[in-house]
Amino acid sequence: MSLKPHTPTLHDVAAAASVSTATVSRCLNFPDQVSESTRINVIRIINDLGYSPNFGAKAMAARRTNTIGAIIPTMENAIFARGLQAFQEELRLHGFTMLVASTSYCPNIEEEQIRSLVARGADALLLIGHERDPEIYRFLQTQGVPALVTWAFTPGSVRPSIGFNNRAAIYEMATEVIKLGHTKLVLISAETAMNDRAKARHVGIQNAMTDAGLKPSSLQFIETTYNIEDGANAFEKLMKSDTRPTAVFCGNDVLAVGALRCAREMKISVPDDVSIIGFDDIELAQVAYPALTTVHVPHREMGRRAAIALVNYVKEGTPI
Amino acid sequence: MSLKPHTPTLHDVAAAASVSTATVSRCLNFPDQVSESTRINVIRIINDLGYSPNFGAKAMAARRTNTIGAIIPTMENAIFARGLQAFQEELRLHGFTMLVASTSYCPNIEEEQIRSLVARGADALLLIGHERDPEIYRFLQTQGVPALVTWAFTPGSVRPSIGFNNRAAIYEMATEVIKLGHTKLVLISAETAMNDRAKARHVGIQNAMTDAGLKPSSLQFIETTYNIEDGANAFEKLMKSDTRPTAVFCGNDVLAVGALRCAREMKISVPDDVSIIGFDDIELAQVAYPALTTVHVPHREMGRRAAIALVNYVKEGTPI
DNA sequence: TGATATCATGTAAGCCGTTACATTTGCAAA
DNA sequence: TTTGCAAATGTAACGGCTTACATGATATCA
Repeated sequence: MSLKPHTPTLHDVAAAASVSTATVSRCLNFPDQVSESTRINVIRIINDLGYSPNFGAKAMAARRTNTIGAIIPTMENAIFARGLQAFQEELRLHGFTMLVASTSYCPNIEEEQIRSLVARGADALLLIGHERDPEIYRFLQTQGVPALVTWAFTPGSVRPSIGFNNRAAIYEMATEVIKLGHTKLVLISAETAMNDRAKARHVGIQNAMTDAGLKPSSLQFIETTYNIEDGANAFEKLMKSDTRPTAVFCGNDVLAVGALRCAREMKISVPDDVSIIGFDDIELAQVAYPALTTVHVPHREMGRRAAIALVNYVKEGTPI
Repeated sequence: MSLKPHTPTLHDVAAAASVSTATVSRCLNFPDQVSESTRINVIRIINDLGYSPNFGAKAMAARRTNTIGAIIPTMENAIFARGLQAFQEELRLHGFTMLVASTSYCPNIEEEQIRSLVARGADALLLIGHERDPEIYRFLQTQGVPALVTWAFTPGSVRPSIGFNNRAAIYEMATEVIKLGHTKLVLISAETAMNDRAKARHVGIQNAMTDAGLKPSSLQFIETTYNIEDGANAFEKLMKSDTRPTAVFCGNDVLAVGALRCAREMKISVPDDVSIIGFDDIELAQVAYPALTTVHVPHREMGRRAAIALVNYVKEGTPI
């Protein structure tokens, strides 16, 4: 119930400038269809009055909002914050604005957020990962809202996606690690239930093991949530068990840094006693001590590319 | 130019349910004003048709968007990401959505973003820090868009703000440090030109020095941008000079971690040879080695509180 | 039973831009 | 001068929803 002072409308501007609303609208949207003198006059009045077009009316009349929604698990993980930052910067360059919602990794909240952003008129959506109820894709289809899947790239997927082959990246890393002679491997992972990226990383390591002649079933696997503490706890338990691994893969750098800290506390030498491998290459990894081995993921680039693809699609209909 | 399939409107629902559009609207917005039987029937049809209200129309008719804008320097700094995450979660609880824009610490971009979010119908705005062109506050006033200043709290300021007394916090820390016998102090800071938080921290240290009988002018002061590398570079230069300080305050943890890393590389012992003090208490600080002394800032709490204040204001007109 | 209050629903006037189409103006060519 | 065309401007319909107000239906009470 905010008592807004009367905000000037197109009408007010038109009246003050003694022209029609159409002319004012054209000054704003197609300046070269208007004679210079009127344009200058109208612009002056717009500034004097402090006019700013009404979003709702504009959205309704133009049937576009120039708004793109992004739905991510959480901004508190640097991988998303970083990608989103790049995404937003690129959108801005094209006159678009970003709506953000986060899900805390919960599929139900994600569904709610998708509906909410669509209802709010998002012209398109950025989503993380492929895996979600098919019903949702059908809903987006019905609503005519294009969605781009990012962070994950599964060759052969039907849906447009801009991402990163999690499986291949970790496969390579795991192959290296195995070459160094490690055989007792562990993966401390995020929950894989609705997380195709986490799943892909799991599979990637198993593939590397198979190809190197190790039994993939010998890969110890721990699922946990995504905090530093979780990484530390999981690591501690592993190191206290009697089947100490020699190489600990972590689903992301946050977990890895936790493991690293725990190793330091337990006076376990890294990498002499055990190797710890992260994933993402976020800032944390750069300042960790001892230095953390990690798999680099081009998050900024993904964000930027996703923005470009979506903008082109919304503006020109260019297929993603 | 997306070819949207025809999306059902309120009208379609009303027709299918053989009621008026008003009734359908009421089912959605004031369910208890409608008899149970009609409500159930209408809801069923809404689901069948996959109806979702048109945002523009709704915004225009209701003169509200239930959208709140947040304009921050960058999402890549955990202090903002963390606060925003909490902000957004709280907004969601109240049925609001967050629009985000970032400025890369540039006042011009900030102004542009403020205008953009206002034009997009943000019901209210979250801003970081007090300091900006008065013209902007006037613009917001004209547009009737309330703005809440956060991250900074200057006692006695006229503007509504939810924040944190940067000066007082660092004053306390500096006093402790001086008590330990340090006299050669340095501050590696962000640029203070348009950043009242950074300024407040500078002043806070100077105050502590004065009160402890040190000459505040003896505080060495370095301004830089906000990256790990910048912290490392500044620190290196300091340590190579012939007036080595014994205590290095850093404007935030990112700079501090950079300094810490540089110290490790230069084999300078922390805290034996030099003390390094951060600010913010972000994750980086927790995993740094050696452990980083830092000033805790309750970013999540600020985000949450800001959300509550803005929602109350927009909904009820409760002054912030 | 009639008067009155209460609840459910309908009617229709906005909200404020955009844009197709109509009209006017200015100017060059005939 | 007249004609014709392009450029500049105006007119008004339209988009989908909310909500004040009007109406109709039911229940309540004397």
